[in-house]
Amino acid sequence: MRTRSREGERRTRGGEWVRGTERVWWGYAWAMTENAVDRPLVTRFAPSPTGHLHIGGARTALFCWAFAKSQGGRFMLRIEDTDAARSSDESAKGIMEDLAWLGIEWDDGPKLTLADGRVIGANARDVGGYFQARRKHIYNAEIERLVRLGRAYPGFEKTEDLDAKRKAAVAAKQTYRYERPGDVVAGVFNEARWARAVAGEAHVIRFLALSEEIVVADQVLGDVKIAAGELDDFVIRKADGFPTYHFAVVVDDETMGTTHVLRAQEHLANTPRHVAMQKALGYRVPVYGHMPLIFNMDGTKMSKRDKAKAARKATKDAMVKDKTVTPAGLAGRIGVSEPAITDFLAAQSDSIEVAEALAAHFGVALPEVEVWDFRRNGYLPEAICNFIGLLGWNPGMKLADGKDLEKFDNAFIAKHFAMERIGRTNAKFDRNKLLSFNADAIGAMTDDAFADRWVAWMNEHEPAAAKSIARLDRGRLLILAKALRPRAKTLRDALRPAAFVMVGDADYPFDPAAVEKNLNAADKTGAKLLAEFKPRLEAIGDWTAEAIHGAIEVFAREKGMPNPGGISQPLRVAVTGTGVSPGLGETLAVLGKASTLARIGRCLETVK
RNA sequence: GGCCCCGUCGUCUAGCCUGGUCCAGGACACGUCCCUUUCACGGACGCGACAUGGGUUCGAAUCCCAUCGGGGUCACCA
Repeated sequence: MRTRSREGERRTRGGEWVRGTERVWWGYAWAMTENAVDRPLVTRFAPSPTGHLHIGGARTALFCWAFAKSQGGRFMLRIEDTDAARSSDESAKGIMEDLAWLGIEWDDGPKLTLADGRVIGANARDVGGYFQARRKHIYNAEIERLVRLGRAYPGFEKTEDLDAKRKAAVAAKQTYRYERPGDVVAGVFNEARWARAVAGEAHVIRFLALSEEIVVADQVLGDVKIAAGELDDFVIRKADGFPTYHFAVVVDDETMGTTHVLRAQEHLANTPRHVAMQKALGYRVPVYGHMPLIFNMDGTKMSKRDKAKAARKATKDAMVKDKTVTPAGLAGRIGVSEPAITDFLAAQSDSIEVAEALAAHFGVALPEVEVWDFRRNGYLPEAICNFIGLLGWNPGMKLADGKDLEKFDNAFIAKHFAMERIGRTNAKFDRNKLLSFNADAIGAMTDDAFADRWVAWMNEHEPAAAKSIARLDRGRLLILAKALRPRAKTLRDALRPAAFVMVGDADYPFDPAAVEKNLNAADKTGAKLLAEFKPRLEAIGDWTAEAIHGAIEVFAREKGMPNPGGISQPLRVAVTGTGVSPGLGETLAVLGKASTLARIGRCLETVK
């Protein structure tokens, strides 16, 4: 990462700095910084409620939150629901819940009541609402002011006409720019157009962009200059009466007191528009910082469509491997109509429902792209925050042994976050590393904590498993937790190695291969040893993992085995049905003496 | 294509501003070995990068320029 000099500091001190041999006047940028610091620091995260919280959005929120906290400022959540067709209240609520789950709590924003009754946003400032759709009157007042200032005007062109012009320009390899009507003059209130608009004629409102150079003093990238004439007259109020994103953002940031805007680089190109409007409206310009983007490992954007792609690939692979697999056959089995599957496979639809049904059927995991996906799949919020906290930011600190400090919690980020240390290069989302962080977080827990969180997770996402685990008393649950913890990278991972406790003593199947190898091979050596060992288990009075383990070792030594595998593998197959399970001491201890003996008995009967 | 941003191991990155301590450090992944009753965990070691070309300098990953490469954005979506 290339570290910037402390531009802000230099500017506030001298108003100029020396770059190479060139002296640059920073009067304008200096004023921006001044504006930002003479009022309470406020950052904001402003998602549009059109789905779940994207993992990239989570990082933006985390950084905005951390920056505010590091500076003793306030973190605000604003819901940008000006797209009436795509926005929903459920989505807004889901996003808030995801943020809360991650531990990113807003000082200002809508109220959210948590399960324990605590309310996030209880002390929010009164700024006239945090949902943009309910702030229409505020935007309209500012629109009219801008129109009367001669810095905005109604446009009456038809969308189709403009689209045609745009297409023609693209076809001719020319840059399309909206052409300002001849009767519109900068700085002059166009009464005729306004009258038509007020009279009810269909129209949009366009911002009247001056031909001037715009400088965005970006705290991450340095200053970004856009030459005069690059901005055209863009739409600030749609025909449906709602402001566009650009206008709403600018008005809200001013009226809500936003001092620092930290957002992803995809917004960089928008910023000159925002700055131009802020100047026209006489607003204070917030400090900007644009963060690098996050991509998949293959360089594509992380999006919901990744799930559809994965499910599509799994299905097509299956169809190639097995010609009897067809959409029609699938339809009956997965509860999705045949046309829906056909459309999905032809990439005519990216339906999440179809993708999930197919993935479940073929037993493939869909890539997580939203916070909810990670949550459902057993990732821990602290691991996620730690991991995304390292995507484009780094504390730049060393541990005592000289290694980089990269394991930290939100409190650490909130204390040490600094814009100067935000990187400029795009990052790829390495799921392996996230998984490793998650495994480490699980490894760092106590067995008690793991047991509680695992059970809580099952209650929420795997109720059937939760029900069968609930049969264990606390003591056995803790033994299980101890056995599971080192082999689970996620909470969901712990399900498989715990399968042996979730079935009844007479209900689990025996894996034929494992039975053959460990019990039947060499004239049933394994089965005979097992039968011989059974009384040793019966004789154990204090049924603990240690006592069981000891009995196995003693028996193996007596039999002159090179290692205990000769008896432990037959035993393992007997009580779990497979050759794979957690340590045998724990496995048997969790089952209990009665179950263990019953299972061995059933096994011996089965292989006889 | 126009405009804008970026370029250190496969990946996340430290180092860059303030040139020498860097034949570039850490983590994940990968490989080998050790531990081991299975699966895991753990331990040791290893593999592996300054995009390229010029320039400045006694000295460049660090400063300058060019080239090449990657990305973003060009909506009545946000």
